[in-house]
Amino acid sequence: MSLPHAILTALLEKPSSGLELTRRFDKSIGYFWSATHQQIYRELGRLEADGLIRALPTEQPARGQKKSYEVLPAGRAELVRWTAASQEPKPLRDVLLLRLRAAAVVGTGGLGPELARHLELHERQLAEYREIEERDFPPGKDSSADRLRHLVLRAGIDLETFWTQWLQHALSEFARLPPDNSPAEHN
Amino acid sequence: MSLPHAILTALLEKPSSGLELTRRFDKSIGYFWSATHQQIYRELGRLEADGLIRALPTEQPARGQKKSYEVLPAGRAELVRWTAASQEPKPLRDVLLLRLRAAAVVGTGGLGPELARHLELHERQLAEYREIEERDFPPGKDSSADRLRHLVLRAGIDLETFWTQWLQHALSEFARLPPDNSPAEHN
DNA sequence: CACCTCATGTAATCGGTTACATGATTAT
DNA sequence: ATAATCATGTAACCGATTACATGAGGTG
Repeated sequence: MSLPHAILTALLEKPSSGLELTRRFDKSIGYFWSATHQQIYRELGRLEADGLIRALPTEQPARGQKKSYEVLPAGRAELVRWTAASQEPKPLRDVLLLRLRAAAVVGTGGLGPELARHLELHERQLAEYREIEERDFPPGKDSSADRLRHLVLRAGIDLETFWTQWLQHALSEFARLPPDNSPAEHN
Repeated sequence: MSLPHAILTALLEKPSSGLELTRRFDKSIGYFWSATHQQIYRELGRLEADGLIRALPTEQPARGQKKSYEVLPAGRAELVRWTAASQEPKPLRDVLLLRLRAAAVVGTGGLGPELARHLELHERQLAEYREIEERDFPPGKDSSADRLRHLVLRAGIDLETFWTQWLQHALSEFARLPPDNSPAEHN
């Protein structure tokens, strides 16, 4: 139950239509909570039905017409409640680690190039985050809201840094492994 | 489509019944790919129907009786194929970061204690991983399979290290913030 | 016998993904 | 007029989660 709260946050930052929200979920909030336009429209309908948001009266009711939403007091209250509530962290779930574990049993097949490819993707993402940091958080700018947003970006940067370093380590280990097709004995 | 492959990997390491698999998914593989017993039984049924695994003939067909499975050649082949295939990394999805972003808009409410609680959880997980590393990967032991498994554990350790450090940083930032209920202006 | 645990399942629900549909606006 | 794009949706499916069901074996 996080998507509605992601949308409430986005709408509080700036009232938007469904497509505008979709665009914003391709960056910014989307960096740690992605959503497609189908999800967003469905959720906007629910939030409106629940009285947490309302369509801005812009006298264009028809299909194919832009429709913007704003957050109602009940929506803000729900977001405040949710933000402070106690929630368990979800256990890690990562396909690449699973594949490495499989490789320990059936051999490393063509996994090396995959690791290299992922390394490149993470390096690119890291570079993008660093650009955003330079652009949006120059030293000195520090309202409370800015500090919190910077903290979130910092997590993204540190996470991508972890992945690039770990993948480099993994690749160097791969280089030391026997040519392969050696599933290797397991205990 | 990763759970079936997680199960194939686990069954190759050691043929097991549904409940035994469930137990093993509470640790080991479960550290980066968790699954409940309902998921596991359903998936075992599918894998058997697809001819990737088979029940070990142990002359106990009835309900309430243990039923063990082993991987068939077709199952191993599928796992090899999947391990080497090209797969896009899933974008990050983290509720805590989302909540921090929300806090930048509606104020930090009771989020501080939540951060402290999460810090403790991650510290505990990190300690557990370190114990496993000491126990299962003493210096010197290094077959190919062991090296790969160690690599996976290393990722877990480094990830938990990242979280503990980031959370500490976040808490120190929180301490410098105004007492709160200051949603703070947003651009 | 009553009760608990072991072991294997079924059913309902929900969030996310993919594919498709449709009206309105703009460009050629 | 046609096509492309903008904008808002509907429908089907799928994996994960939660709650419940049922049989077998053992303990008091």
